[in-house]
Amino acid sequence: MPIQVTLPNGDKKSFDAPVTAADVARSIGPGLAKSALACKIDGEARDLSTLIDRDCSLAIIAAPKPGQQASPDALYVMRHSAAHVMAEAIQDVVGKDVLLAYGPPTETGFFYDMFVPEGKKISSDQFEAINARMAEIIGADRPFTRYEAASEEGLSKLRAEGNKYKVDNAERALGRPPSVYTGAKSGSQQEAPRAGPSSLLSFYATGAPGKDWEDLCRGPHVPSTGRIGAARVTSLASSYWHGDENSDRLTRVYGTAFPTQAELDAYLRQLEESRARDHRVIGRHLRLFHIDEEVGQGLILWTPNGSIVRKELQTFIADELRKQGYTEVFTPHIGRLELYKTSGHFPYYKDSQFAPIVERDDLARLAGEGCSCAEMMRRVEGVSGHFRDVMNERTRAQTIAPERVIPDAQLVSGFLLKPMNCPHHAKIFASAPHSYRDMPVRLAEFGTVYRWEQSGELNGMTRVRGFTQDDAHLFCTEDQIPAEVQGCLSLVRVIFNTLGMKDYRVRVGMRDPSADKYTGTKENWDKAEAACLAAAESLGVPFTREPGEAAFYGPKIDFVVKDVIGREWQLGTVQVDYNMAIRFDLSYIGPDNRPHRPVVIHRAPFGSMERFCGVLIEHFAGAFPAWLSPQQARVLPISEKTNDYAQRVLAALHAAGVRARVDTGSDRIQGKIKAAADEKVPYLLVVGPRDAEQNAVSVRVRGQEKDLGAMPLGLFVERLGAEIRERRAHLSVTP
RNA sequence: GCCACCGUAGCUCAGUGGUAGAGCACUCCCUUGGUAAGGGAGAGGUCACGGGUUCAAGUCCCGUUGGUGGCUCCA
Repeated sequence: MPIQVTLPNGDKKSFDAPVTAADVARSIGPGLAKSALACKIDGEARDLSTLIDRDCSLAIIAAPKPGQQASPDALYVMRHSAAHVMAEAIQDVVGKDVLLAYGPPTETGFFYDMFVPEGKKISSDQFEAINARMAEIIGADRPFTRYEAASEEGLSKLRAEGNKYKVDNAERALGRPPSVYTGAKSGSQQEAPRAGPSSLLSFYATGAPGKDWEDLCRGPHVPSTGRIGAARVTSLASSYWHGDENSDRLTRVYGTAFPTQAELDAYLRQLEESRARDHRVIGRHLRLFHIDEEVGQGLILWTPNGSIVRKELQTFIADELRKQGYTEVFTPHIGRLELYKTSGHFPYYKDSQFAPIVERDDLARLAGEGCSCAEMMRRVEGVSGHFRDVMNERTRAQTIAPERVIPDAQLVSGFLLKPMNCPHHAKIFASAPHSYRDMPVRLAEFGTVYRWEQSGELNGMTRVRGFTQDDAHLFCTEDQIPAEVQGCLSLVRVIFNTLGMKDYRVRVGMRDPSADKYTGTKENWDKAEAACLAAAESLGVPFTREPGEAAFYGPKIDFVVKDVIGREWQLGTVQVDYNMAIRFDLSYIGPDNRPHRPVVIHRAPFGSMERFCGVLIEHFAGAFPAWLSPQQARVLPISEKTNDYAQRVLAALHAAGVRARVDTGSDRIQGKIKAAADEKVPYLLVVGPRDAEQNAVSVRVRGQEKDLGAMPLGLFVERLGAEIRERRAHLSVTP
């Protein structure tokens, strides 16, 4: 009976007898046979040597042609194989008693978790030896040989090797309850095996089974080690068995692999480049911001230079907002706890907020009553029966769980550092009556919010505990949603274009059709999602639909920007919210003279000033366009003889509003140029007797390694002024 | 939060139990110069903080604090 194999292009091939995937590849063409690494049978990744004995669809996973990028599947298989090679190399270099646990490919490479016996250690000093050994194994071009063992046979083999991690992996693969893994936090949290149980265990030898190095592994792998291309161990970290902190601590060794040495080198160069651009390093060097342990973790002190960058960005946005009919508001950093109970932020986000602030008198009274800490929290977090009735009535649902209600006499009030700006803005909206003629109401604020990030999550300016959102809330009628979402997106486009971030994409978070956790009616959701999709489409940039990624109160649009070295950053969002107006009982008077619910759009194109500035620092590597530069020009007198003229040049720059300084130090001109270049000053104006005589400046532009010649001072000031006013992304003033 | 590593001058870092160092930056002096570091001198430290071991601690041990990396993507 013939076997029919369907190829990705729809072609069908028939075979009279079972064939391997490699055979099929050979029948398609010798080139494909040669470049084949693995295959997908009915969508499942398998070895090339897999025997095909039934009808199926087959895709060959091939190495990239020279000059082409490898497919994700090809990289995945190659890196999985490289993980084996690295593990073998480590066992050779460090010792055979290093126990292997878990070694999957990742997005940028692979890792292998291993247990290192007492007294031994894997250190970065050994990387060179490990890399050399890996190169040897790859050079030897040994075949990856799969063999299978019946469950008992395989398990006893693993037990004999004394590797409990592999025994555990095997038991999971077989769908059995684990016998050796005892670290789980609780029995009920035990993960079920993700694949259906199988009755066989598979092993891969790098060479001949029983003779060469081997590992329990589900595969697939490339045909032989020589097909890996270039691989390298990159870093060390620690991890837990199954990511469970109560379980054994393992050493995680990271590595990466690419089809060619050139691609590996390019990747390593990019890592190098990323390190050089690190906003924490550049931020210190250029004195843009400071984090002080005495002030607190994750709290940014904006130093004068960084404050200029931030202030320029804020002015830029504020200018655009004015054009779009926004009005600016200011609100405090703190609000009553009840406010956030109404908005639902508390206790929903309780764990990521700073603890409530309870007044001293209340604390004293509770302490006097002998209140325990837990009891105090219960009273702070509880709500009154009246509150429950009002909220449940407004939302027409059991929004407030009965167990949250406590007797009024026990309620303890307090304040919360604000985790979001929307409740304050909702209250501003509610503070005056609104006619449909006034809608939409657009309230904007650079609002500072505070969130409790775990200490391990903090990172420079990009993950912080206090940050300022370029926030706004648009209170609009339902009909206005499409136009308002459009307006938000065009604002984002102006911002990205001005900053030269041309490469960005959009994710539209939609509701998961099968889930029922969302508020609002189906009709409203359909309209809002359609508006978001239409708006995303109109941007003319790539966008994806992300079902299940919507907020519970409405769909959202996220922006992902690619910086100059190709890294992606998730920045601002636009979110449509049906929920907030209900919870705060907001309304406007419609043409029918009756109250109607507004819809709220939350939007923050930068996300937060802290994070955005951090990203910008890395994007520009500290070399900001002139309009953002803390210092836009520096005057460099050739010698003290021209100090007076230099001061006149400086005065002219200051008079035109240019941020400039003069370097009257005792260095020679070479030294002054070097110093200014280190500080990434956009324009250097060298002035000597020749220039003074002609009322000119000799211009040197950042990034260009030569003197561009002299130009009249007045002309320079005029052109630089225009460049700054127009917020040009590139330095454009030349003689 | 948990684990590993780390914390020495403003910055980058050396210093394996015996008198705290270098380069850059800073101040002063010499040099008065034409496009990516001229020369010299000086100042600058409770070696993160607290405890311990030792005749002796930046160095070894314990604790605290802060930073960095990491905390599964079916073996």
